[in-house]
Amino acid sequence: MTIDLILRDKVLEAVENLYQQKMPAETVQVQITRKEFEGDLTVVVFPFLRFSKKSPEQTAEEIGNYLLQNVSEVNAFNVVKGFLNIRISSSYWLSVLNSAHTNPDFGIKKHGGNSPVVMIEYSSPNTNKPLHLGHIRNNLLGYSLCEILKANGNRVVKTNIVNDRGIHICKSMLAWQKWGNGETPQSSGMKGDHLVGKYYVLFDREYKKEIADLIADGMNSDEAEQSAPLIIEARELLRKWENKDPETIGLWKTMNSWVYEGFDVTYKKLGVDFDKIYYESDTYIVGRDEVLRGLDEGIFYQKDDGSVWADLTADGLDHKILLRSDGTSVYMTQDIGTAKKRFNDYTIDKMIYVVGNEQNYHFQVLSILLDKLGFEWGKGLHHFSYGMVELPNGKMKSREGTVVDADDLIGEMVQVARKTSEELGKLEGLPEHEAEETFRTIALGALKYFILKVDPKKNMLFNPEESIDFNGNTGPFILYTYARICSVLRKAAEQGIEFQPLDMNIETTEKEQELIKKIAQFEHVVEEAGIMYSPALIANYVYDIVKEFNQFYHDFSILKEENEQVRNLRLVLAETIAKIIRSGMKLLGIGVVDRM
RNA sequence: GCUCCGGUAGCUCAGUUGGAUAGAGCAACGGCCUUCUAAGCCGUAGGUCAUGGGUUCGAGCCCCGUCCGGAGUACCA
Repeated sequence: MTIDLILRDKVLEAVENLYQQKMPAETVQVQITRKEFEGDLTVVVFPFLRFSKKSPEQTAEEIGNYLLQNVSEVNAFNVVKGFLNIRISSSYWLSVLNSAHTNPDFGIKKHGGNSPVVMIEYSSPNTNKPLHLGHIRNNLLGYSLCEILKANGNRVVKTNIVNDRGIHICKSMLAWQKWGNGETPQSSGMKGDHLVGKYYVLFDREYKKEIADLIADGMNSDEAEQSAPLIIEARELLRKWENKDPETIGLWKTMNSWVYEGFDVTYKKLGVDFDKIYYESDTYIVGRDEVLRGLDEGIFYQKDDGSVWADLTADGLDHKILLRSDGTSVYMTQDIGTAKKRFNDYTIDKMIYVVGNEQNYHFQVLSILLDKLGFEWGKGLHHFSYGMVELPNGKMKSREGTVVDADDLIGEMVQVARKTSEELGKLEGLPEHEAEETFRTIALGALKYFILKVDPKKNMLFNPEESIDFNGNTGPFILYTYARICSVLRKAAEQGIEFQPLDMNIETTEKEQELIKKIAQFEHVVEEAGIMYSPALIANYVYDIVKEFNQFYHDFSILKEENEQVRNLRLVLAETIAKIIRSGMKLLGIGVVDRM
């Protein structure tokens, strides 16, 4: 039991004994004392006044005395207005440090055979274009969320649903047929997903020209969009696909395989992976059958034109289409099918969808529809909704080419990492492939931290003009601190300094206790991140503790400390911080380097 | 129109279930490399927490109104 919980219980006990009143446990707030006040932990006594019927100062004084007498870890206390500041014995802090240092899995809960199974869907790309910065945010959040949930004792199934069918892919296919001259990734030297994306953009450009021509001939814009020859041809191609026309299916498979090869490269660079991949071309039929069953059972209704709808007005929403009048599936149909397949394939306790907040409404509807169809897990699904990445001039649009390409961005980051490192000249003498690996880790660390430190639910801005920073509150700063700790530990080993068991009676300075208090928070932060679904919590915590350590590192020498016990304490501190950085970064999907 | 989300320093972002004098980084300015890695450290400056009310011992956080920005509201995905 940690000290804040002990204090909470003892405060409850104190109020009971002193004022003969029982308070609910949540009335007690134990928080870390602000730096400018004397003490380690603070109890806010305002909420107790209605029980004590005394002034804040007097109440705090009485409870403080009770704690001093009844809790061995409490050394002293002082009262400022309604705040009871408590000084905890330094031997308690040392014991915290000691257990953090000796426990190899500090802060990480192990999962076992009966741990809950959480399935997390993330990434979910379309196969008509390469990944961009928006997808990067999705992938990084999804991957990190998996790591965080694992660290909280869950079994995690990482899944991906590939949107491999639909009009969008037909657009790329059509453009390639018309203007591709048989171009392939091999013949062009282009990465497969980029090649297919090129034709998607080309389609859009030609399509827009046709629309403009039609409008010039006097057609209104809606009509022009519907009747441009290219879109009619694309629809025809989709019909051919649905009818399993061999040539169309063949081209579809070929172009998709190019895209998958491309995605694999990008996923690998990002360091994300999946346990199970679903394809909409497999699941949309399952969904259609479910919708038809719902129609049979009177859950949905059919219009005269044959389209199938759900009436959600009773749930405060509107009517939602589930099957088009020609019987083909829409997005929602596919998601119903995918969900059903997943719950058939796995025993799932919780399903999480990592999807942008533009689809909040979609998931609200999906949840209700699954529930109506009789799936008990429908209501419990969780939409991990994250904000968009915006550019200075607004949203990214693939069709118009105003995107920050994932591969380009990663490449640029590696360039900057290499250039910076070479200027500083710190990796001289390291074999080239090892240096390259280090540059890559630093670059990805910068990118990942940049994305993950932001509250997931908020929109964030990326300015391509100013490349992602490597100084300050950044991934490289954290990695740099880690590398320096590693360096100290290496030198300690070279000098034959060995770790000894912590002397529990040693005096600790304020600064050392500050660090230990922060170390003690790690478990709590991991737990909180799991509850709030927030990698940002981890990121900001790690930054905070690293900054604190850096100041410490600057003010106190470790290896040159003469007193052996003190030196040992500081080495233990350094090693424990290194462990937290390693664990924290792992939860964010960021690798560490031992020199940079 | 309706629904949902956001607005904190010049810029990008933190800010624990409401707690003490709202914090970082970047950019600016001034210091610190003969000392465990200067991708670092210290200092200066920078705020009407969009805005007006309300709730209470206490509001950046909760409630209502207003303004600004974004998203959704498709037989697109």
